[in-house]
Amino acid sequence: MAAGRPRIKDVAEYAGVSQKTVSNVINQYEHVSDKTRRAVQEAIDALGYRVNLAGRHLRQGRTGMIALVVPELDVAYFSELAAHVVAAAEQRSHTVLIHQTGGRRDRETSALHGFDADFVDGVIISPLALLPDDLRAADRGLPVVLLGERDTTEARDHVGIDNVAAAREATAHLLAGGHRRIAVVGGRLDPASGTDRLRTQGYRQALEAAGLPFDPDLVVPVDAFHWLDGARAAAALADRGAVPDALLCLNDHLALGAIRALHERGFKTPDDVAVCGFDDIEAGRFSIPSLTTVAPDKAALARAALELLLMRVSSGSAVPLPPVEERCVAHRLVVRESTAGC
Amino acid sequence: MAAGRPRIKDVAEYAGVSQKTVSNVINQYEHVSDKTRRAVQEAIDALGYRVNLAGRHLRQGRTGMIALVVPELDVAYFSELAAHVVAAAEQRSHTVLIHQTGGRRDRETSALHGFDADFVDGVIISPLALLPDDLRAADRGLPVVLLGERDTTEARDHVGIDNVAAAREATAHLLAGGHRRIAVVGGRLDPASGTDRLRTQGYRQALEAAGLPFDPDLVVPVDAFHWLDGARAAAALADRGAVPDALLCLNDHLALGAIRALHERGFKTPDDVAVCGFDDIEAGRFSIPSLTTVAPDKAALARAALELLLMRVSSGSAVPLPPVEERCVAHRLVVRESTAGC
DNA sequence: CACGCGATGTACATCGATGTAAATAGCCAG
DNA sequence: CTGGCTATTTACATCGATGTACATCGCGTG
Repeated sequence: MAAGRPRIKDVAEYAGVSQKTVSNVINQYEHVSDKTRRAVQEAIDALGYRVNLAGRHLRQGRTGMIALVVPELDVAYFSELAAHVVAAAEQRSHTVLIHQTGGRRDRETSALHGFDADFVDGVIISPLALLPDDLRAADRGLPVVLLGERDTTEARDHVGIDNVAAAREATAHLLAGGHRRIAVVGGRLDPASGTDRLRTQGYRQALEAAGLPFDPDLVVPVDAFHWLDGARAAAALADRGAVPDALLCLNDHLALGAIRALHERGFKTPDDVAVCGFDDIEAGRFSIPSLTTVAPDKAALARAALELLLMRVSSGSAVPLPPVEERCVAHRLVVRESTAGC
Repeated sequence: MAAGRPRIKDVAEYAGVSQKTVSNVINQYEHVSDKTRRAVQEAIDALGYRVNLAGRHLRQGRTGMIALVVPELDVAYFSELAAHVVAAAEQRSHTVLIHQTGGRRDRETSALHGFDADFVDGVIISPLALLPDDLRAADRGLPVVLLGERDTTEARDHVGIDNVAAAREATAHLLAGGHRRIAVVGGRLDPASGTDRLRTQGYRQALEAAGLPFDPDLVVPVDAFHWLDGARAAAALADRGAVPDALLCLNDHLALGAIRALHERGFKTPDDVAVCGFDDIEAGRFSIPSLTTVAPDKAALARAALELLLMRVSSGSAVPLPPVEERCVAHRLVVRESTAGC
């Protein structure tokens, strides 16, 4: 009795009412007399009672927690995004469980089906390796919202930017600067769906619109989207001979790594090679040279994803289920030194 | 029956044993005959049973989750550290709840007492604003390990590097390069305990050892440890007139921001001003110039913190409690271009 | 052959909060 | 003063897993 946290039963005894009445007060049930409500509230304060989440969770099946599943937190774009999601969730009194998968498919699926799936009411995921089937299998009820990447084959709630348009604009900007041989670092030609492919498409569209030929040799794939990969890609291009006069890097890490590698080889940015990135991470605002980049509205992405998810969570297994939604948030091209004066 | 997830009861019926026996199999209780074990296992597989964590949590009071409380995920040091903690926790089959506090005291205390405290078995926290009393109040049983900052007035499990020595070495390196007027960006003279103060101490010790005077004007406080703050501090120094010939910045963001601001004012790093940072974030390896910095062994920090925490979690409220531990992990000075050729 | 002991297995209560159904109180019309 | 409402409150079952206490089984021993 003296030991341990007070339970609802203790509060009920202290206030001289039933457990259910205490529960009603806690849950803002409306038909409770003012007198009772006050008495219960006093008991709660006196005993320092707080609800036990395990009990509530067991009873109602909801936890008030959502999972955010991203490839890597050391990728600034994701940690910045995570910060926004956490902030948005807090406003709606939800707690965020952050997961990193390293882009590995098994980790991504296990976030949807595995251990943690039991603990959360829903999942916001930025999949890298997930296959359409993995999502379908997760259909057993866990609400899922895709953030960034979109699985083209199946209808799913999805939030992202218009990647094709964004890449087109960025490429157009480089073209407007007089650049003609523009490489796409991180680009992909193969038919897998994904951000990288959409951006590569936008790049091609821009070339086409300018009446320029598309050279597959200028599409440089990377293993991952880190500084090192950008540095390697740029090094490979430089060592290959004919260095492009501009790089469209599919994220800022690649761009900054590339600039560094070019610098080491004596190529100046933007004089010799202009460079444009994606994501607008903070590092690019202070790098030398500062980085031109496509800035997605990260706060809006986070808000939209959370809104969609909570909508689905609260609609439970209602019939009919709310229709699948596709939200496209704004982006803008931020021009800085790395493409300046072209 | 057909609907919903199978419960332990369903498995028991399917296998023709009692619920407890199923529970025993799940929990690897040793005195279960092979035959029974097999039968139960088959039932589990057949029904696709998975334990319900809410039930288990309610019954045993443990969740298998720990909280990692950091000021900001957009600070690369913390997101890199978080990545390590998550990885280490996964190995020990624990899940990490990441919290950012923005360095606000109310958020930090609420991580220790608030809503989430109910959900986790323990907390690893990098406090910025927490007061000794806040920790004492948290003594109601939630295991807490301090990471980085140390509350000097109270004994607590703590993991960190030797900040004084690290700053001393970094300063000595700058002195060895011939620099004499070295500013400390992010330094503090006031008596608050904390990493910044310890590092300022190390800086003074190095000056003293070199027989140089200490000039309080060279200690430049900052509001936060972001790029922008570093840029502002450097700008202030530059505009003030007598620019120092070296900066010891107390983290890499400050350092990179400072380099940028100096660059904008025409000062070259390292030729005009050498710059050294702390943390060894990835951005500093690829910046131009690349950044000399003090590299803490982040993986070791994460492992040690987790180990201490889980030790305390599993010892529960055993008497006697395990003694408070202080773990100091290795760091090393990584010399790069920003202090090169001095 | 009864006894005792360890190995197995079972029934039931329990963790804490809340949904359900039903009891009670309060109030008005007739 | 009673039937008929509604507003309030209550007792009890329930969510799913596991600890407790006890029953049973098998087998070696005296």
